[in-house]
Amino acid sequence: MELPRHGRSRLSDVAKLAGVSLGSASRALNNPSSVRPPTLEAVRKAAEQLSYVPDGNARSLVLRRSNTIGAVMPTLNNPVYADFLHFLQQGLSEAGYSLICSAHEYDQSVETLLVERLLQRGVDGLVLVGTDHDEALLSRLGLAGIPHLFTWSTDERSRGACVGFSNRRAMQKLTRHLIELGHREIAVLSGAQTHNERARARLAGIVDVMALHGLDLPPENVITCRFDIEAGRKGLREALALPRAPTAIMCTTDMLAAGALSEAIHLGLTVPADISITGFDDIAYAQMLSPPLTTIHVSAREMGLRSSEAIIRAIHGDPHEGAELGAELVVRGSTGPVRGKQQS
Amino acid sequence: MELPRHGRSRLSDVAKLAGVSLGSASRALNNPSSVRPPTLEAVRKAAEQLSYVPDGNARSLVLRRSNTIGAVMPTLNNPVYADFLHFLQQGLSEAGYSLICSAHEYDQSVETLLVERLLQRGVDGLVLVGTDHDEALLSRLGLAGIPHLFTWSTDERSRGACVGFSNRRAMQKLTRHLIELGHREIAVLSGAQTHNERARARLAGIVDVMALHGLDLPPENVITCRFDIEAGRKGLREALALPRAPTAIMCTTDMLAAGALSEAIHLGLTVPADISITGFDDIAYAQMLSPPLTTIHVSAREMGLRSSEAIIRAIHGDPHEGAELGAELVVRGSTGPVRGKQQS
DNA sequence: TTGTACGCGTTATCAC
DNA sequence: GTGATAACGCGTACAA
Repeated sequence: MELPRHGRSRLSDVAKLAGVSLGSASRALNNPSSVRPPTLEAVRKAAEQLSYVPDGNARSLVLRRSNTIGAVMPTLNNPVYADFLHFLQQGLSEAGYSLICSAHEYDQSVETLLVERLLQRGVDGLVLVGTDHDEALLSRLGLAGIPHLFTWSTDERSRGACVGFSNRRAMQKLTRHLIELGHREIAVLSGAQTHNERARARLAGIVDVMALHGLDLPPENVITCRFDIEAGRKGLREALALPRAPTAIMCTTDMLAAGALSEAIHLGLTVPADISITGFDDIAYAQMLSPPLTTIHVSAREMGLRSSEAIIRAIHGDPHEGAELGAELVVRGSTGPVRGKQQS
Repeated sequence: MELPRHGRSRLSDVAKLAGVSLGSASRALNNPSSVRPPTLEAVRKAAEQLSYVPDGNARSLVLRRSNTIGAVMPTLNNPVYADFLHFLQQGLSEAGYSLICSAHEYDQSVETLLVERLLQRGVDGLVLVGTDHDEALLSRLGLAGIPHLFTWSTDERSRGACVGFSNRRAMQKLTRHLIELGHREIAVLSGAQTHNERARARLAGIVDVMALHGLDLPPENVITCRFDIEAGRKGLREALALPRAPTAIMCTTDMLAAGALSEAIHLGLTVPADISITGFDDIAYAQMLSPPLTTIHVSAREMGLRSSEAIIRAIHGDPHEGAELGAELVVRGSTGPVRGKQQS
């Protein structure tokens, strides 16, 4: 009696112990109704006894399907992406899929490499953030016919299904709110625009509305920051040093806004009396800052769940054009009328 | 000339195009120095031309190694776990590993099921949170000889390597701080204790120090909450309704503390003059609340990176007993002396 | 150095 | 219903 060499027992061991053939054992486990009750019973008992666990790799090899989805995010620890990921995983897990996740930290060449790696692993589908990706990568995905989904954005969409929202229109709403409060001098703390259509779309939304009111946004008023709280602090100091002092600071992310807000307070300013500050995302902590942050609410939870459905349908060959989600203005305490001006 | 059926080209296609055998092609790609330069060149060109991507499943099958690590977290969106996950992924990715992550939402039976699924997938190693797990699961892991790592806690450790810290000692420090400020009536907002040795250890740390000062913690002063901000709000209201009004609220998590703090402010209390509030974790937003939160600082980043190293070493058969990390008291504005009492 | 042949663990296709 | 057997795509002894 030869023992299995790697501790793990194989289907053939189960079959042998149950006194049936390999084929019957396989069928008993995968399609119980296609086998006689006594056979089923014997196989189940043997499997239990050997604590048999099917080998997913072998199965994937022959089935051409791994029940695995890959996700490539900018980062995993930004609260909005963490939320998204959590619910994406929940949705996928319920459907029997596992999620392989990775982060490119806003480096497109890293993203391409990570996707490459996921393709090797044989993921059944791919979830990406944004619509701006390496061109070669996109055509590879198309050629290989591997189902994929773009999320967080419907801006600058060129092809493929998206589950996201219009960052541009969302930012327009927020800008309109500031304009109505009388703000004319606006500075923007933005993430880098390269390879990031969300950053571009958000900025474009601001420019749109300002232009509509005959205002322009001088280039020096757009301050490029890294995506963390500290960068927000630094950005605010830069904004205050601008030749024409801004009455409002628009941050393209709540994390940046959190940093900017705390730095403003730290410098002795009163928000919003001295200066208004806005965010984007409405992370859970936005409402707990003081003053609570005026921002754009995005439902990362819904996006995650919808994305899990969408990618699964795509895998099943179900044509699915994605979904356009909402992103609404949430007015809180960090914005107010310009000092000495009336609300228009 | 038969075309590959699934769009994807196989190694045999590469070999054919390069005019060499399967073996040579394989060697050229995996062990370039074991093949003559012209052969190498030909194979590389052919692979490039066919945009050949090795099939990870087939490779894993024969190599008995998937270059994949599984992680099962409580949730992916709690900021501390999100941070941990991010840096765990970074560390693993650098070493060529992919990370499959999932969340059990504090349900141990779900955790067991998720681990089961990961084992089927053939992960090379497993990263778990905490030391309290299903007994059957642990013995399975031991029997199967699959490398695994416990994180976030060295409390109640029974076996296996940990990368974590003593939740109990950390909470002792925090409690000592409150006692020194004169607090005697303390209420605790805690997560459920079942299947969670971190929650137990944190509570034990409080009880330890109180006992040392001849104080006891009545059962009704321990309020069990879910792990989210809203639960913190609700918990604070319960705490205020206690027969003996607490002068300090200790929350076992920053998220709970954030909720409790905001509710206290909302109810018109002044923190810390009317009541002191503490957290645990020191998430990025803890210092931005008002008042900023007194808490225990835990470096999720370091824990993530160290964990990636530890699990990889474990896979390589390198004996590695894990690491005990620090967790230090950070005193900020949310704690102060009891009204009318001197600091002892 | 190179080619051949076998094995990895599973599912699917056939005859029986 | 069941049992042999051929795939799935790759790595690697072994022989040449």
